[in-house]
Order: sequence, then structure tokens, then C-alpha cells
Amino acid sequence: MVMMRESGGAGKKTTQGRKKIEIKKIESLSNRQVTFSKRRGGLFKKASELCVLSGAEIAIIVHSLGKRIFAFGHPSADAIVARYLGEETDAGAEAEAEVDTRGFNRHYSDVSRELEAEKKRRDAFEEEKRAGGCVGGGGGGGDVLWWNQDVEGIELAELERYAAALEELLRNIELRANDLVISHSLPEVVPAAASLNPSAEGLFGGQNQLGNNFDFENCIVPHQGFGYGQF
Amino acid sequence: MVMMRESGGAGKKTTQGRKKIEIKKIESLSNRQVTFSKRRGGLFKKASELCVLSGAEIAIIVHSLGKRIFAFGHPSADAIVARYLGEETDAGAEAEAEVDTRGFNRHYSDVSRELEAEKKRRDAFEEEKRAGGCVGGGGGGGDVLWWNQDVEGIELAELERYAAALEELLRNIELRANDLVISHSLPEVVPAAASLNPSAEGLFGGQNQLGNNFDFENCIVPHQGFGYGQF
DNA sequence: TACGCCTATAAATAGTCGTA
DNA sequence: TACGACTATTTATAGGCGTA
Repeated sequence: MVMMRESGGAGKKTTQGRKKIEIKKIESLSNRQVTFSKRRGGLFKKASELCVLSGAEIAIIVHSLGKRIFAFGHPSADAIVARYLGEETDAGAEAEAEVDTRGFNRHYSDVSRELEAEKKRRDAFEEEKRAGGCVGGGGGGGDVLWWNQDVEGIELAELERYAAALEELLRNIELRANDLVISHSLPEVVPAAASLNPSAEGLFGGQNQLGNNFDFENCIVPHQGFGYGQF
Repeated sequence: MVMMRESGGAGKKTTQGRKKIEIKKIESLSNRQVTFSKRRGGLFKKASELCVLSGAEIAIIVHSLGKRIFAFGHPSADAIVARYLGEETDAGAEAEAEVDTRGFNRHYSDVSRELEAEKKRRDAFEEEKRAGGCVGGGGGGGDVLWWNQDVEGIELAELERYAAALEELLRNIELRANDLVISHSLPEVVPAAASLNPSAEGLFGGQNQLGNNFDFENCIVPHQGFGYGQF
């Protein structure tokens, strides 16, 4: 149903367009959620663009305070994270020649959070084994952007489609991954953990249209998801 | 020297303003670097805004293909990553009741790239120590944004300073980290770690004006760095 | 209650210069 | 050679609505 807003009429502009907002925390829960979704999408899009444009490897992990975990990563969020941690660890151990300036910082404000989350994705997990969403063989360039996102409002059915595609992708990926890992291990750093895990279920969230619809080259959406309530 | 472009003259517009660009990889190395810097800054800014607006916890790790690692994280990149991995691990090991849906993916196209990196806000670093850049005791809300960023153009000398601070920080961190790791290894929830780190030095890169100047609540810029050559 | 979609406006930023 | 500034534009999105 298009229903298209019957704006043609008197030409009344119902919206005054974007308004400036302070960066303070949004009190309204609903608004906060909406903003969260929109901006999260925007953030991931930006990240993907940066990946493609500069060839950098990026991983983003988002914890919506309540539960969900959204992740984005180019080669693979895990790979990047692994490398990151690898350095952290090394640093702790004190590398050799190079000075290590890695910093550590911490600051927890609210620690006793609650995770629980996982229970969700489980069903999704099962179903994802089917059709292919955005995975496909590969975009146009050759890079594959990895999208790890919570399933949010997607229906399980939808998830299935993605899953299938992911699987296929996964295979090719694995091969590549090995090569890469090896290559990267050389330099100086030592990524330590790297590798991918064979049984990857890709679930892609359909960003159908949250204000901007991405179209990364390849996307995969994994990680637990859905669950409406609070975010 | 302001020198201000002597634009007043004939009013010639020297710039045609932003031009649309394809999202393909930028061939020009220099352009790619510039874009990388600008967009990286923009990405981090967006992330920080999202943190504040929605109260979410976000961690971003960026690997400029060669070396540098830039990271951004709200409570702490490490904390977030830890949690993320915690779940991943659980999943991999196959938790009990819950199923895990984490997805993995891989696909590299150009691995051995060359970037060479950028060098920037180095002085900013020093200055931040003063006019409460962004570290301060805390913004207004109470959360602390954590900025972990590569030292980029900072000179080793400068780095050392960070190192010191980091080391101290590191110690506290390590302790905490262990708790976290352990916690995560458990069943499914368990936030355990809590606490904050007392001596957090905020080192903030002065994004003087790369198009947008952030002003997160608290930032710290750590991680190893330097290394000019290629990236 | 959450999501899709539209619009007008706030932001981000590609190109350029001038400069350190 | 790289960074800080400065536009002209391209994007991202805060609000609003109507719908699923």
C-alpha cells in the first residue's frame, strides 16, 4: 500500500525538516530508540564507505544498553577484534623493539548490566539456513563487507534467506581468510587469533529503509537478535 | 598567520564545493589518506554522538591497512570487545541452552595494500593536557567516552608519555580485564567487572578542525603508533 | 508500538588553497 | 609534503505521518 501521504493537496509542509538537537542523551525512550536505529545505520554505512574508500579494516561493536549487540566489520569483526586484542595482549607482555604505546583505559560506569540476550538468536539461527539475501557472489569490486547486525525486527523467515547466502559466501571466505591471516601475521604485530569460524550463520538484517538504505557490496548479518521490547 | 585566502577580490569561487564520489577505492594514495583521516574523524564523531544520544556502548577498531590501529570506545573499547568476544567464545564453545548465531565471514581482496598513514594531531596531544580538552573529570552526563587512537604523527618522545600513563592504566586494566574475561566465560550473563579506573589520562587528539571538531566527554588516545613509512 | 517513508534542514566532506 | 581553512554540495536525519 503506497497510500502516499496525500500531500498533493494544499501543499502544506507537514515537516519542517531536520531540526538541530543537542547531543545530550535523549530522554524520550521511543525517540531514543528511533534515533539509535537511524544513526546506527548511518554509522555502519559510513564505516562501510570508509572501508571501501580507504581500504581500511574496520570493526564496530554496538551494545544497545539493554541487550542487543550489533557488529559491523569488514574482513570480519572477529578478525579485527582479534588483532586488536592481540596487540593489547602483547603490549601487556611488552613487545620487543617497538615501544608500545597502547593505552589501556577503563572506565565502567554501570557495570552490573545484564546481558541475557543470546536466547534470542537461537531460533533465528535455525532458520537462517536458506535463501540468500544480500550475500550473493560478490558485489562489483571484489571486497566483501561484512555486516554483522542484530536481527531486530526481521522476521525469522527473512533471516533464512540470508543464511543460505552466507553459507556460500562463507566457503569462499574461508579460503581467502587463510591466505590473509598468513599474510598479515608477518609484518610485526602478530595478530594472534585470526581465523574464522566455520559454522557461521549469516543473518542479514534488512535495512530495508531506515532512512538510507545501504547496499554494501556484501553483507552478512549475524549475531543474535530480535526482541522488540526495549532495545 | 591568518593570511586568509584573499578571496574578497573578484569573488571567484575557487572551490566548487563537495563533489560526488563513487564509493570505490580511491586510487590516489594521497587522496585516500586524506579521505581516510577525514572520514575516520567523522566516523568517530558519529559514534560518540550515538553513544551520548542513545546511551549505547560502542567500540570501533580501525586498521589502516598497514599498521596503525585506531580505536574508539565508549565505556572502553576493551570492555566492549571483551563482552563481544565473550559471547563469541561462548557461542563457539556452544553454550548450553542458548544457541549462538554469531556469523563469521571473510573476504579480502587486496590484502597487501599500502597506506602509509597519516600523522596529525600530534601537538593537539600536548595541548589537551591543558585546557581540558575532552578528558576532564567527566562530561556532564557521567559517562566517559573512551578514545583510543593511534598516535599517528606523534613523535616517539610524545609517545613515551602516553606509554607511561598507559602503563599505569594498564595495570589497573589488566586486573579488571581478568575479571571480565572470567565473567564472560560463564553462562551467559555476568557483568562482573565494575569499577573504574582512577587514573585515566585523557589524551585527546585535537581534531582542531578537520571539518568537524568533536568534543566527546572524555577521551583517551592510546595505542601504539608511529611508524611512518608505509602503513 | 515499531517501521517505512517523506521533507526540510543540519552536518559531513571532496576539492582547493595557502601555509608550516 | 601534510595540515589547517574554506566553500559548495552531497549526505545524514529530526520530525511527522500513516500503516502493519
